Amino acid sequence: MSRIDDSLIALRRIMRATELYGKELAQAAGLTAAQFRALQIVGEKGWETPTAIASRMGVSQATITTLTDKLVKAGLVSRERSERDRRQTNVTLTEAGRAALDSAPDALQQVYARRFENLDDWEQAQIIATLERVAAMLDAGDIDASPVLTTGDIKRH
Amino acid sequence: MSRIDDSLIALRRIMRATELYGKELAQAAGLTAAQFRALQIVGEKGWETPTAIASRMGVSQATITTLTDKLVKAGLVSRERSERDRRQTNVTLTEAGRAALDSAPDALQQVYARRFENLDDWEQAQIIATLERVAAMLDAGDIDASPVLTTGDIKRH
DNA sequence: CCAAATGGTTTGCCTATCTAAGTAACATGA
DNA sequence: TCATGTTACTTAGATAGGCAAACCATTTGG
Repeated sequence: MSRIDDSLIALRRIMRATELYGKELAQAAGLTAAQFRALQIVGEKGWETPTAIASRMGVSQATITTLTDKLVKAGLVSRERSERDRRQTNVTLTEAGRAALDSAPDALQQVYARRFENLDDWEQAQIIATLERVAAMLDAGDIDASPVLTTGDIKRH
Repeated sequence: MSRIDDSLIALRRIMRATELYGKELAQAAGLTAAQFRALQIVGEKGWETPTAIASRMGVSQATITTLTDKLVKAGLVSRERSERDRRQTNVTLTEAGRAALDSAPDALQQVYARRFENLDDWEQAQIIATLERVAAMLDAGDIDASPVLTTGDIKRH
């Protein structure tokens, strides 16, 4: 077994872990991973346009339309016509949406965060450097990634 | 921005890169990521039971049934009744399936492999150690991960 | 003022996935 | 040996995510 294999296995484990977390989240929160991701993006500023969400998530506008439909039906966001440019729609976080974001379970990330915080300073730095290096090797440099693990936001205590 | 954020961003970039790769693959190879993953599992031994595939992929049997339907229709695998235990079905790789596996594009992994191989020995070891450590921190220890990045197999030259 | 360009939604269609309910074959204990 | 239970899979019926193409509405640049 080559070292490349070893590294790919580790990568695959990392992805499986977040995949499984996504499923858990969907069950626990009543929101699917994709819905939650969109909700989070909206939550950053409190509102966002469909185009921007689509671009952030790397999917088409049409997909965001249906996704937004679900979130609207769930009462987590609302659609509002932009004043400036009336072609634009602002997907706006509601009170319930904010509450959902705040209360969403994020067990996996908490576990990770807890463990990460227990590391020595230099270890943290080294892990970050390595992860960034791997990301670069995967040629993922051109991507706008927010500090989000698949779907869950970071909780600070 | 905390260090945890930094590490999560890097992780997210890694996952985005493989996600996008999966989409590319689907287009280029005419196979979806899930189909390709199943095909690869079958390809390891040349055949596999639906239950085993389901377990490896972490999905239900029913999902494998429909997935296998697609692969059968595409002529990449065939279903064969087991002699030993006639409840069992062996999903068997066809010639065309083997060819599809061999010729599947895996640009991303090639890029990664090439870059990885150019690293010094100690750097490779260090990256593997770090990735494994992160995987462990994500509590992904119990997972059967093959040396596969989402869907693509490693090509050796 | 009108022809693009832009921003979204609608329509129609895939794929992936699940649960629940079947069917067929094996296994076992009286 | 046969009724009962278990195992392996498939079928049926949902839901979700996703896309492309057609379609509106609005803005913008001549």
